[in-house]
Amino acid sequence: MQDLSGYFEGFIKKNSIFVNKKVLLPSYCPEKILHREKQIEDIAKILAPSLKLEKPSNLFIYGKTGTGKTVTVRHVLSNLMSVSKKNNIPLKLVYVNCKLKKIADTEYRVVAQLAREFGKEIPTTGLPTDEVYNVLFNAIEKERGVIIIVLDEIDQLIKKTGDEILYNFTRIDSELKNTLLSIVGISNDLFFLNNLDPRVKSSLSEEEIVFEPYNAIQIQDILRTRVSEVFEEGVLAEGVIEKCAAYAARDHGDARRAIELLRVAAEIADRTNQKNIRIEHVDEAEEKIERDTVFYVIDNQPKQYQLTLFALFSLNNQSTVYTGDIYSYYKKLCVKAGLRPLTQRRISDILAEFDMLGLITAKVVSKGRYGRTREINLSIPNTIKQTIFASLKNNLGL
DNA sequence: CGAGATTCATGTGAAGTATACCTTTAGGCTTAA
DNA sequence: AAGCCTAAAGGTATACTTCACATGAATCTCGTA
Repeated sequence: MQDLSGYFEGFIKKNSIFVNKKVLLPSYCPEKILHREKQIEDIAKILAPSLKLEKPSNLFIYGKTGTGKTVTVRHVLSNLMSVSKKNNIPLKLVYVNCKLKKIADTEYRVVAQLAREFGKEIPTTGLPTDEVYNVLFNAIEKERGVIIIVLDEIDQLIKKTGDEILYNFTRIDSELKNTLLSIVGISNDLFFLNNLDPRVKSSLSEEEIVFEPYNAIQIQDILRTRVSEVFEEGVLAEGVIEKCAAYAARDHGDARRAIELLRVAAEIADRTNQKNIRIEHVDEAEEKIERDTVFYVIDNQPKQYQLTLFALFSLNNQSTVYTGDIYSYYKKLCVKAGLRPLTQRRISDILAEFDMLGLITAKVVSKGRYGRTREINLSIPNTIKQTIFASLKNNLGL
């Protein structure tokens, strides 16, 4: 056993470049949200009636990732909440993220999760979905006040499981007697509402708010306000903020990404005992983030999914790959790994899921005489691919 | 030569199966009157 | 007789399989110019 006390002692003495790191964490909810004044005001106006015990309109919010949808909604809601508390208004807020695998990614699970938010115990399986709806309905009805339910990333859920849930919510909404229910849906997909049952559409999206992407200047603003709380003066080198903003604005003005970049860059600098953050650190952070997110996504997949992915990785050297190639290689791997192979039908679905997750780009093409298949390309940079490949290999014991 | 038929490899939908879990209910056992 | 526990019966969600049919352009076929 090595003696680590020296290291730990040093760790205490070492002054980190962070003054208050949590300001850069994704969970942080800033006091003031920049460049979203209009949206804040709109949402506030729409939800304000709840304070007078009038039913607020249902609301739909669109915007790409990192345009501040979630933060803004949270911000407005927490203000709303504190006012309602102060004035003793029976108001309850419920937030569910519909993207979380195994938690809220099917109709049953979302409804169950909501019921749990009301303190009900709902088993993971076994109950009829209708029954869970009843439990939820009764729980809501018993609240006697105003309830606002926020469904984040709802487009993912609908795409996967159909729009029955929304339909059922409108039904619940109209049958409630003692409680006023308002639903706030948050979607990344701007055209999401178009392929929805018109009845659901009209009743659920009484109001709509769009979040435009931030531009580079706005992202810089956002970063600057946070930076002043996180670092001492002079820790940031010239151009770091600009670089973070530029990276983030590159695809679609993703502020979350910009903040994360800055944080990770700072962590890298901090860990190597450097006194300031320079542009190289941002580059390094960019790569690390990419790697970590992909890692995270892959790590959370079931074994069969990982194996499929591994087969895909192995074959990817030959430009584009087709479903058949993957399946036959996958089967070989199953033998090697001692797993019972899934059917091609299932693998086809799994590949479609990877497409949804953004790990691959798959296009169904007809190759005439040579049949019809998915043309699959990995959408992961090569540098990262190597590391993940190795870890998958290790993970699967190959 | 070109229109229409054919073909291939797999997409895709529907229905069925296995598994894990839930509630209900009937029966059996215990207990107390 | 009432109360409590248990185990079987009957039901559900989910992940997966089976079956069957759909796709759609490259290729083939064959009548026609």
